[in-house]
Order: sequence, then C-alpha cells, then structure tokens
Amino acid sequence: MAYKYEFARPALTVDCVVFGLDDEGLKVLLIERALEPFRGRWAIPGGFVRVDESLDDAALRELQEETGLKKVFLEQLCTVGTLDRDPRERVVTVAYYALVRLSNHRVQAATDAREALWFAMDDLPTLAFDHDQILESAYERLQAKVRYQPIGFELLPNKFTLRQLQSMYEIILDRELDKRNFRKKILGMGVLTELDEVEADVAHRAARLYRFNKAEYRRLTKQGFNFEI
Amino acid sequence: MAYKYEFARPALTVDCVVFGLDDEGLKVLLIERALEPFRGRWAIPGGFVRVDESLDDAALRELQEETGLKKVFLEQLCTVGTLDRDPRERVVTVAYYALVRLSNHRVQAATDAREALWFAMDDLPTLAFDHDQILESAYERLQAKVRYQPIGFELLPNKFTLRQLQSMYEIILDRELDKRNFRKKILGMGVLTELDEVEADVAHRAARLYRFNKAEYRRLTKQGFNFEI
DNA sequence: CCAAAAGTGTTTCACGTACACCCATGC
DNA sequence: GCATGGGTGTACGTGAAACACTTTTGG
Repeated sequence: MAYKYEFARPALTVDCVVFGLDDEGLKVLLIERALEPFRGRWAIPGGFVRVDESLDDAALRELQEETGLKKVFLEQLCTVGTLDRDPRERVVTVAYYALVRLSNHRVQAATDAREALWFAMDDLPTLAFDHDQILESAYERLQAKVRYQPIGFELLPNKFTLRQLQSMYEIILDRELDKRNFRKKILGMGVLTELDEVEADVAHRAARLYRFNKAEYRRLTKQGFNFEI
Repeated sequence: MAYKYEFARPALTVDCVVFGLDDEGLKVLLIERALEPFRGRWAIPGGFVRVDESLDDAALRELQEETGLKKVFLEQLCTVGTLDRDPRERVVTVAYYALVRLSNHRVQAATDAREALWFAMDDLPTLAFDHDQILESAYERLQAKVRYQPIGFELLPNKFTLRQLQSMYEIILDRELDKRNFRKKILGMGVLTELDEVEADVAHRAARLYRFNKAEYRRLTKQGFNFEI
C-alpha cells in the first residue's frame, strides 16, 4: 500500500469491445473471467490504467495481454462512471471499440483471462459488470459510424471483392443493399483501387479484387468529399 | 493523506465546454484560474470527481460551483489521458460540453475561479492545460451534431422565431441558409408548435413564435423519422 | 410613406431507388 | 453444358437548391 492521496480516488480501467467479421457474420471477442468478481462469466477485455501510460496505450496493452491482438483499429467510445458498476469499489472505465481483420489474426487467452472466444453478435452470453450495455453502445456506434466513415475496411482483408465489401455493410447495417446501386456508388467515390488480381479458388467466375485507397480518401476529404453509404 | 492504494492512480477530473448564443454569435464560458498551475490563465470550468458521485453529477456540480449554472443540457464529449497534460501529476479528464440559453442565465464566479466570462468563439484567449484542444473538439462535435439532432434548441429561448432558429444554425455551421428552403424543411418536419404569439418590441412586422415539440419529435423518431438540417 | 423584416411557390437538377439479363468460369 | 455468382444500364421519383416579390408593421 505505497500510494497515498488526500482524497479518495476512483480506480480507472479501460475496456474494449472487439469486433471481427467472417463468413458467418459479425463477431465479438470475449474473455472468460478467471478471477472474482464475476468469475467464470464472459466479459469484454480490459484492465487497469497504469499511471505512466496513456488511455490508448492501456487499451492496446490490455488487448495484447488478454487476447494477443496487436495493431488493431481502436477508437474511444465513452466513459462510464456509474457508482455501483463494480462491486469491489468505485471504478470508472474508459470504453473503446476495436475492429480487426479476422482472417489475419489468431487469438489467444492470457494472464487473468482463462479463455478468449469469438461470439456471434446474435448469440451473446450475459456479460459481467455493465458490459452488456457497453457492448450495445459499441454496436450502435459501429452501425452509425460505418455509414459515414470508411472504418468498415478495417474488418476486411486488404484485398477484397465488391461482394465482400457489400456483405460487410449488409451484415453491420442489418439490411440488404442493391448490388448495382452499391457498386455504382462505391466506385463512383473513387476511393477504391482496382487491382490486377481476382479472387482464387472459387467454383465460378472469379471476382476482381480492390484495395481501399486511404491517401486518395484523405485528399478527397480535404476537398469537401463526404464518404457515405 | 488518508487514502492508500496498492498501485498509483491517476487523478480524475471533469471539464466542461459551455456554449451560449446571443445576438453577437456563439460564446464560450471561461473562468480565470485563481490557483496554480496556470494561475491567471483562462480555462474551461471543471474539477475533481468525487468518489461518491457519477461523472455527470460531477460535471453538473462543478458547473454550478464555478459559474452558477444549473439544469443545462450536458453531454459527454471524450476522455483525455495524455501523460503530461497537467504539470502537477497524472490527471485524466472526462470532457463534456453544455448548451445554455444565454437569455435565461446569469453567470457568476465562485470557489477557486476568480471570474467567469463569456468569450466570442472567434476571439478566444489561449487556455490553460490542453483546454484549447478540448474546446476545439467540442466545437466540432457541436457543428456535427446540431445537424442531425435537435440540440440547437437548447441554445434558444423556449419561444423563438424562425429567423432566430435559422440564425442559430447559420452561426454554428458558419454558412448561410436559404430562408424559404429552411422554413419549408423545418416546418415540414412537424416538430415545431406554432404559437398564438408574435415577438414584441420590434420596429417592423412581428414574427410568429414557435416552440420545439419534444414529445412529437420522440414520437416521430420512433417511427423512423430522422431530424436533419 | 418609408424602412425593415416577415412570409410565401415554382422550377431545375442531382441523386437515390427499383429493377433483369448476359457473361465468365470451374467442374 | 450447367450451375454459380460476376458484372452491367436505364427509367422514375423524391428531395435539395436556386431564386424574387408582396405583405405587414412601426415609426
């Protein structure tokens, strides 16, 4: 008990909702708690902020320690400071959400998490603490933001087909999009680079591959362009 | 020094960017710091979060203590945890922004603030800490959000003319709007109640007064309606 | 009667939406 | 040659944007 303060201080944690996408749909990465409170319950990864690391760094570190994930897209969601959200003591948490390319990443459990597993968004267990609410907020943010910011590409491989891109939006927004209108719109934006490659190992005509052109996106944005699906 | 913890903890504060509107334009409420660090510099109101109050409560309390403001519209902006943002020690702050009806509120200084003053957005002093950045973020949020959420009404009197409403949007968005198109659009939404009153004491034809109909807005929103300017 | 702002409609254009068929490829 | 998904164009309707004059009121 080496640290003393004149006034009581809330503990400060970061928690991170990690979204991933595969053929089955949108997934969330959860860890099984190895310690009390809520031992054995599923939770979103997170942990205490150290006094010598920034909030973003804390979120990245916890993500790596508990799930092995590195270099993911990460964005602050909100900060929750309800009085009784942790039974032990007053804990304020800065919530983040992350988007990862499921195809690229292996996930492992570590430290105080017993196991890390991907759950389908439509088949989630009840979570520890107020993590259900945080997850719900994160999903709402994702649904809203994917429409006017090109963050959806963070869920896809670097090279993708227009079909994959459209499916990603259909899954996240939970509604069908018209194929021709979608292609017209997204290609018309001029932020996709058409590659001299097609997808491999398909039992039908192979689709062309594209890449998101971030530099061009930024250039257009400076000129008043607004991404919108 | 009564409170001891096993690990060092960052201090936790709330800071609040308060926007107000009058004939001259958009204003921000700043306080002059009476204590070190940054003694004598202007800052946005804020202070330490107590261990037994929620974040929102802390923001409301600080606002009242430092400026006398009560019952304002308040929304969380973001949380900043840069390592050296406070020269004394590690301080993480949860930033808020508030919207107040300038016509209704008297402002007073109190506690550790020497003075509270409204500054025009285009004539701001250099602020203490990283408050310039927080203020900038708050302004960007306001500009973005005012377009798709009816928060702009929080800056106007309860009864307002369409001209006042349009001016509010023109000031915040920093561009002119077409009078006829604006009136068509806003009246077409059906969220304004036309009153049997007109403005008083004007040296020309008096304009009709309207009120924002929050209940109707909520009803329409449930049916899929989207507010948008 | 003059100044000042309130109030009001129509036309045009861009963009979103709906919709169906042929083509390329692998097996 | 057949099954599977890739790739393409047009017509229609809705809503945004541009635009100017008459009315009301107070001084």
